[in-house]
Amino acid sequence: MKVQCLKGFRDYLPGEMLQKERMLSSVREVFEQHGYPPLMTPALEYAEVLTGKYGDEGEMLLYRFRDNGDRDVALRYDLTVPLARVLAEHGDIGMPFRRYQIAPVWRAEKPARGRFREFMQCDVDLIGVDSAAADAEMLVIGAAVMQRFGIESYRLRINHRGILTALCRLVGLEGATEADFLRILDKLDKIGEEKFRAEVAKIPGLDESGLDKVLEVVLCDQKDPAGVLDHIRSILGDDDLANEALDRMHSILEIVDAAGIASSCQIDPSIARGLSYYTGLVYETFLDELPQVGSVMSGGRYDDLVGMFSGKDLPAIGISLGIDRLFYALGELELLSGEKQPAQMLVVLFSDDLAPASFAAASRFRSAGIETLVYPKAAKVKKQLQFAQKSDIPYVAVIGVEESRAGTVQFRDMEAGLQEELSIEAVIEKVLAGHRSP
RNA sequence: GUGGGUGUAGCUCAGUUGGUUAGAGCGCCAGUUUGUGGUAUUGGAGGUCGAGGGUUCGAGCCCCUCCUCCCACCCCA
Repeated sequence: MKVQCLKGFRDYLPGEMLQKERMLSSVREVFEQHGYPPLMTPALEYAEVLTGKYGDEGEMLLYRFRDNGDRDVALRYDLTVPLARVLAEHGDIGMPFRRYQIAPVWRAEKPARGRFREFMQCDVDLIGVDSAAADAEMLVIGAAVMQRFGIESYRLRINHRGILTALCRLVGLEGATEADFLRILDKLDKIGEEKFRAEVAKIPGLDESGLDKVLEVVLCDQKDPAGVLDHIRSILGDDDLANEALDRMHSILEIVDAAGIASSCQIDPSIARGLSYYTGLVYETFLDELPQVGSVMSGGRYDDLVGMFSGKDLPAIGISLGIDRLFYALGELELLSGEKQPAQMLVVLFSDDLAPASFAAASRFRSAGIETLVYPKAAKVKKQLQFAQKSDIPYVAVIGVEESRAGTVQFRDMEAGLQEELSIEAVIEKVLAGHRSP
């Protein structure tokens, strides 16, 4: 037997997982602050629920098999299609519907750096409303997450599908080839103008005479968002779709400005997003200090997707956090807690006879809100202190024969190297006063 | 999916044109006379050298196949 984790899958060891869970708790808090409750759905869906939703390529990447009852099933590929299923299956769900979901999804892709076959997705969506307020709310939530993490310099780059479609019309493209053009456009700042022109020229039916105008829109170096909108309107003003998009973005800008996050937002007509199902606003988030990490938070409006099972018209907008990228970035920026383990206090187990005394003390520490570990067997005090030191446990309580008799503990502050004999109440008071506020 | 690399102890790596029982540092465990951590010191455990096959008197080293991980492209989260 080969003892090995499956290719493309991985274990998250406790040291890493503790910090990741801390991060996710912050995310959940922000979502709930904005009034979004969690949703949980099964890992497995009937295969027919998922097939045909992700294009030919997505089809190949589904983990699909027969279950023990010979049902044709598949592991979920994302969280959006299951959401659509939930909305269709539970007819009494009121609109607007909001939820967040943080859960693993599975794709049978070839693994690469930072890319696994099982990975976490973290989505917030607002269903049933098509308004500038709903659009802006997603940006507000995204900004709140960044703020909660302590990330100050980032760019929320926003665009609108209507502008992209208008750009495609400028070069005579419509329909299928639109996606090819936009994919190359999305890479513009990576590949440069020259390569962009070369790549784009390969698309059949491209009208190159419109390219200059496209680049004029996309390479706008205006800083002020309103200025960018005016600039775009001066070029695309004849296109109804573009005008509609510009009006919507104008309204959104007013709201994000009032919400105090306008300085992090930036209109960027080159943001295209990979997936084709977006119908309105789209956005991606980049960290100024770590541009190589790529987009850490992205999403957009997708009005035609969620209603597919119910046949109802269900406009939707969402934002998705790149949990793994964010986790990496927070590590690089030294914004993670850095804890190796959760205990604040180690109670030494002096001897088997004194185990009850140690457990009694530990219970009292825990009731007071101090995360407490009892050493699991009688061992030399030296060894137990070594353990505390290695594990980064800041406080140690020793209860020996004399302390047990007197109802006290030897309280040791590992970092300061100081020790004193105190009552349990006094220890609790000291620890609570001394360490991190929640 | 395509191309290129890689694989020796838990980790980072040595290992001489193929030649006896495969090494180091760090880490781990246990001591240094029994109620107190980081330093020091002594000792110890731990490797069918990624797996399988081949060449050879002899393979960690050469050849083949597979697997793993890494890098680029593709695609994306």
